[in-house]
Amino acid sequence: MFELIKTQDKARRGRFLTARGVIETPVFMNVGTTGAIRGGLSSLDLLDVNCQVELCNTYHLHIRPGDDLIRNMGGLHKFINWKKPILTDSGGFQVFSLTKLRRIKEEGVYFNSHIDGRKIFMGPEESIKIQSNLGSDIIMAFDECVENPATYKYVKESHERTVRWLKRCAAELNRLNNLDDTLNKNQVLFGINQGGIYEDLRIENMIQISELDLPGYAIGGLAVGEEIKIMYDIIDTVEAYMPKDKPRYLMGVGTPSNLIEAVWRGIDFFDCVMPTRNARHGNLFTWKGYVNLLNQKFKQDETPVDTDCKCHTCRNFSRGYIRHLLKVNEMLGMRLCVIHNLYFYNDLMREIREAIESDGFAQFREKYLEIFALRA
RNA sequence: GGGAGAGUUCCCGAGCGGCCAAAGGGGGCAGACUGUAAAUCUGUUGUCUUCGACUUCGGUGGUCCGAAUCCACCCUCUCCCA
Repeated sequence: MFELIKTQDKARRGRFLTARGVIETPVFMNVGTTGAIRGGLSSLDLLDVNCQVELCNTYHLHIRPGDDLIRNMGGLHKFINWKKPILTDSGGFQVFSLTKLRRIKEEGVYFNSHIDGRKIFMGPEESIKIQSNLGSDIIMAFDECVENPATYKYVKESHERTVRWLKRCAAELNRLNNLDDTLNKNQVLFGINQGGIYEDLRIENMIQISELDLPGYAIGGLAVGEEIKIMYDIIDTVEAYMPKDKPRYLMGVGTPSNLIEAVWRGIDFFDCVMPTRNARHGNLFTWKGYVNLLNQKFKQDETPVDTDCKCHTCRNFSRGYIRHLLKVNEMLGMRLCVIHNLYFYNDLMREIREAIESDGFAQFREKYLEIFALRA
């Protein structure tokens, strides 16, 4: 299922095999929460930006259009016309972000839909059932992504509950995969490590969930407001207890620098809204640093966003033109920016993979941590 | 020609004697954004030697301790009647 091709210190170059093809790791999964990349990209555009895996969200698709509908229409891959792997997030992040709209109980979480306020219950079984209906390739455990700061007592109770939920998730997936009419019997479940910023809880949790011998493990609940150094320390701590022969997924992270640092610490999978959201806001990542295209200084700039980039946007359009599109609120502006940022992120991961393969990742890390701190 | 109304800071638009450099939008400028309640949010936006001073509310001249606010005339615009 997962094979390590090459390592350099803790950094790993691997391959994750799915029924829909191989995922070359380290990988950045492109976030398409509701079945599309915000900013007007389709699955065809995702091919152009070299996306390997698309991430979609259980909670959002359950509310609209409904997982039953998607199942009736042949599953999520067919629905969005994406033949490569899909990872679905469980709704655990919404437990974190919809603070005023949810109540957490042992059986699960009661939400009020952020669309129409209607009451929704989602527990481990519901989340897995929805993800089964969607037919994604990798499914995530239903967890509580604890906010920061949170007390030790709260985080301890929460992570213990999340472990119990994980066992229920695994049991439910097992049950569904043994039913005749299950859409995709090749679905694999990733467990999620929690424990806030408390290292002993993180370790305790990791030990407990690794006993379930799942096909992959994620670290959740990071990059939620804590200092970046704390995030790196927690990755270091948890990584030591993660199975070596399973992929490791750092959920919701991060900046280009975060990706490099996390790969350096042994992480294989990532996802983040940053490249898409920032792109919509005119903030682009380049091989020379960060650019805010809305800045006045780009008004008459005839150069591409990044002269070293081969993306559709950089091959065809100037900074000045894209800035104009953003200023007049043309959808095309956002679209071109999102295309660039996703291409850049996927390209960054490709470079990281190549660097590890050639034992050059240490130098790569040193060089680009410095560059990515700059404004181009 | 007669009658009615209006002119406010880059734009729209509130204000109708002191608490007004003037609400609120828009636009401009800058910042934030990390498993997407985010095409969103925050700050800033007259000048200067910036805990203070100066200039500004169509123009000019008045009234008043004090005027964007009241009065007179003028200019411009809109609407109605000829």
